[in-house]
Amino acid sequence: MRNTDLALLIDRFMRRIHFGLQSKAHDFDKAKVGPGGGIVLLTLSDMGSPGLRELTTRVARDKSQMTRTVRSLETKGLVQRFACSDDARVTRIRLTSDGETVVKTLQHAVAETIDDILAPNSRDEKDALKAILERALIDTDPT
Amino acid sequence: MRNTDLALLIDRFMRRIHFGLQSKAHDFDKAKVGPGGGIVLLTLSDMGSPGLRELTTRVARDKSQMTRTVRSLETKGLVQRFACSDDARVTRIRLTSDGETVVKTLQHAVAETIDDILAPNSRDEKDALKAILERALIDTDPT
DNA sequence: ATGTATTGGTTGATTTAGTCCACTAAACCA
DNA sequence: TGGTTTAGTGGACTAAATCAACCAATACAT
Repeated sequence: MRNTDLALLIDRFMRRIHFGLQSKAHDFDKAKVGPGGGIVLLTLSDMGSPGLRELTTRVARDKSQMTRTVRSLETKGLVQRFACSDDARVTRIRLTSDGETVVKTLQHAVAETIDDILAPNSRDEKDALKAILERALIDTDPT
Repeated sequence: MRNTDLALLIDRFMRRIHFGLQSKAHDFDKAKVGPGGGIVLLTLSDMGSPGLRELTTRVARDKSQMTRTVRSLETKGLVQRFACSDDARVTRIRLTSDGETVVKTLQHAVAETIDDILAPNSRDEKDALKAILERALIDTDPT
């Protein structure tokens, strides 16, 4: 047991990422997407052009929240909505080319931040960390 | 590189914990401490009776936020403030006995939730995960 | 095929948490 | 003794999260 500590560690890790990024936000977050928008952009870059529901469950947020976040990214011109040909209910979402460039700067900043945090760890540990989390979260699409 | 993914994984992990706990919140969170209060209680149980500033930097929140969270826990009778004998500026904080019992139920719920999430992982991986995070965060007391 | 249930998405209202700033009081430091 | 940190509090504001109601398109089921 004592897995409780793990929750606190994860929380602290998350906060470290948050602070690290925020401290350099002026340099890279010119579009002012913030943490919420950033997560969505990065996720979009992984997923291609998912429907809003897919995106929602992937980032594990509420769908109403996602509607608003996507709309805000849309008005910033970083993201586009378009109809799904198969199913008229779903609105699919994709990065614009502006969005792509923002994603690149985001990725750079995030990678840098995480490198800082994981500086005390060995290369193997970093790989292991990613592998472990991936295994834990891999089939996270319940419902 | 590609450490970017790690940030998304950590975020998803955090959300999984959050949802897992929330789904059973009715069973264990009778004091209605919520996520914010829970983190503080668990951290207090690790730290003993720190000053508010120590607690604040440990959980990586804003100090004003911490003032409010602690006060809310205090009015619920889960936590006590008391003066520091060495330094009249600091208010130290400790769990009450009611707080201790709440912590026990919290710990149980958290451990259970994390066990669920890490079900696909081996025992070794779970240990490794904790060790890696601990190494990364061990000397996180800048400022 | 037609009514019913389900699903994808939007909107509104409310609550919680995060952030920033100003401010008091005690301590430290010449 | 006076100036400067440091610990904590309070206020105002913003960003997220949460929850419920709702519409439109689809799936389903006889």
